[in-house]
Amino acid sequence: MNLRDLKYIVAVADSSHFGHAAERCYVSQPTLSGQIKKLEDELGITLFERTKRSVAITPIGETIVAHAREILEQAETIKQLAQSHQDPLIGPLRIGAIMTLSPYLMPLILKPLRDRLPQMQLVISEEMTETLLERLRKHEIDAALIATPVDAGEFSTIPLFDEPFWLAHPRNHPFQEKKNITQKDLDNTKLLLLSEGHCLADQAMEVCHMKARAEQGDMADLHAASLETLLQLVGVGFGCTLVPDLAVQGIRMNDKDIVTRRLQQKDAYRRVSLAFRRSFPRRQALDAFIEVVLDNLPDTVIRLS
Amino acid sequence: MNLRDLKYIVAVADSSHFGHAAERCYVSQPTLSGQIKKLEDELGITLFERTKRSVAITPIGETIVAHAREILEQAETIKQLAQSHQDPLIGPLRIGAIMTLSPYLMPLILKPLRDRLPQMQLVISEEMTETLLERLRKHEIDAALIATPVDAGEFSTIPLFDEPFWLAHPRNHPFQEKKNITQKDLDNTKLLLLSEGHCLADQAMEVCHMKARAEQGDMADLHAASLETLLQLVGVGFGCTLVPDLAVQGIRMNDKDIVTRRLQQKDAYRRVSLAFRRSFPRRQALDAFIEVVLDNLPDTVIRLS
DNA sequence: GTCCGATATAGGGAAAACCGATAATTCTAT
DNA sequence: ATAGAATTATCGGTTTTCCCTATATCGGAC
Repeated sequence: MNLRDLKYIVAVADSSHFGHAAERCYVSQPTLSGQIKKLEDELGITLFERTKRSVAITPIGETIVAHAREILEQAETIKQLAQSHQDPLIGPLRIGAIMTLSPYLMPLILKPLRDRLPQMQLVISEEMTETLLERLRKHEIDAALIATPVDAGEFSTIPLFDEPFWLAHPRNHPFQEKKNITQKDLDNTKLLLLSEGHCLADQAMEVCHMKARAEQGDMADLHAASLETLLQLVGVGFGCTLVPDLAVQGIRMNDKDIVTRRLQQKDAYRRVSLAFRRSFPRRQALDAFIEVVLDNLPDTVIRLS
Repeated sequence: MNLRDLKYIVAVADSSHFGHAAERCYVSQPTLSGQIKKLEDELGITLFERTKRSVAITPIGETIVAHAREILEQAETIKQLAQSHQDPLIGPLRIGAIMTLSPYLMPLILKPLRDRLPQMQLVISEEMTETLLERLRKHEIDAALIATPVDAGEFSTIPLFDEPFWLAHPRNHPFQEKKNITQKDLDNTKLLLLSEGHCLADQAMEVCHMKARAEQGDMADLHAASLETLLQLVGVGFGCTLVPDLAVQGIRMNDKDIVTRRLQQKDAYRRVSLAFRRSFPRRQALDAFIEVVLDNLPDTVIRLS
């Protein structure tokens, strides 16, 4: 038996296909077939039931593959331990961020990060909160920048900053005449929202004391898939919306048709936090990342640590 | 990294001596030294601090060796699992049987099976032929006891025995007066049948040269869902039906209102076979099962192997 | 029947792991 | 001080394992 063999059987168990499994392991199909056959002979049992057409795992194979997965995870842990012992900052740090934050935050920190922590290799992905947490769970990313509170009890979360909301409305909107936008104004306004699953929609509804989405009637089909789309809609006069601070920094100067106004309410903000697996071994890398983020935020947000 | 390497570092950690560790691993000392050095290079860290006089494990080495021990333990578990599974008779054998056979066959074989093959764990399910074949295809069962011929070309089938049909009629039925029931009598009789999908219905129709079910008209709503129900109907005088031999063994003595009579025709039987995936790896378990079945059938059926 | 998709087999070549011999270092005994 | 013992590292050659390409084989679809 051999760690490589275990990798092979896990790959086959995952894909139910020798060819694809071989590809995933970067070896030829005969090699993988041979090694698995050898392992089966060595163990004296059949792990996979193959026909020329399909592959199915046997009950005992299922059990053994489960153990193999654990072994491989442990082996991975050893490598990570070793790596983080050399220099915890080295090696790719895979950060996911919600889509209403990532495009506006990343430009602020990427360059400082490269200057301050050249040895750190950042891998960025953009997803919705639920997807991020799922990928965190599957070890596909190491940390996630999300808006809290969310139900992420299985993870550690560090609050980073509070990001105020701004109101964005078309230049010809009735709000144009108002000097101050009050809570009451907001409560009586229907906002353009992002589509289902985007936490920004929930946050906006909360700030505006809006009823649940289902009751919104004819606005429903205007749910946009991205903040950029949403702002396009505002720009052409479809309505107004709430925009988080970092995103505002980008548009305020660029778009003549959109007016952005700071909200007065105390609670009109969202809290951005970093979530990660409690067992994640490279805390130092995260801490260094956090420090760079905090050092490069504009003063319009409220730093929390 | 490699399971062997992990064995090596655990051995060194245990003995603090490369020579002794090598001995314990049945390799030469240079080999072990070399492999450990290679692993250290690969991980980029020092696991052992060696002087020419002594060996001491580093803190990170201690941590990693702890993980290595766990990995080796898991690997050992895999081997043990495989070992204890070597006996192909061990482990659940999932057999499906048609509903007109299972309740009458299983009581005959379960006790002998437990006596002769105590290590085998039988999981029984009852379904109609089509469902059984489907489950076989999906690896949900390992073998199916069905009446052949059926279109089961993708599976192997072993004929087990021919099970004669008996005629069951109410005590007050015209047949009561007849000494012999001829083919002609049968051809002119409308039988009570099982509902759609039960192979027994098809077999009975074949024996009696009956027309296709759709043409039977008013009998249609008397299609029963189980053989027991069917016999209840016979018992209260609704008509007569064909009953396979093993089922007859149960009712003949018990029910005063039902008369069962052996049919004279040569071809009045159904062939019971065992079907299984060609690739099923535990043929020995199946063979042992078949042997017990054949050894415990009554002499009223005709064994085929 | 022929083609297509999938796994198994065969043969040869490259990489690794292994061994024995020996060097190098350090401690100990004289 | 020096020889000897103990221990790990290094070197060259051999064996084993692993891998790849090409091909066979099998089952299903058309």
